[in-house]
Amino acid sequence: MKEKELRRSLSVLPIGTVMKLTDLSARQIRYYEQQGLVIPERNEGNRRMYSLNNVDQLLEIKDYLSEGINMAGIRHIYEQQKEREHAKQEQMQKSLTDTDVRRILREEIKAVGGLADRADKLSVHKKKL
DNA sequence: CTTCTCACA
DNA sequence: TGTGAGGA
Repeated sequence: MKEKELRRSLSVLPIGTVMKLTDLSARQIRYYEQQGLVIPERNEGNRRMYSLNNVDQLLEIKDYLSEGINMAGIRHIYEQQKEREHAKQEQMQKSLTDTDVRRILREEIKAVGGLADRADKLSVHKKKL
């Protein structure tokens, strides 16, 4: 299920195709790039090459604009999304830490079980893990 | 022919 | 945001 995302990330569309797909002018597409939104890759000839994900981003921006949101507003939405992703990454690290703690506890109980075996005590710990 | 950057009667 | 110039 990851090959699909990889393909959507491939930058193979020239600005002309993106214009038709998004119904946006080249001026607008380039302007949004200057504003830090939807930055395409550049080919060997300095030509902008967009991915399907880029097109989706452009379409999303287009929607926000149609809903009466200006560039500044869209920038705020962008910043908020970055903060959310940053927060998620921190939670991921905490989750990994918890996993490590569980692994360590499991090994401890396993070791204890090898020496003395109070079935009741072990079962209680196993439930928590 | 398509796209790029820059600038504005 | 549109448009035209001048180059690639």
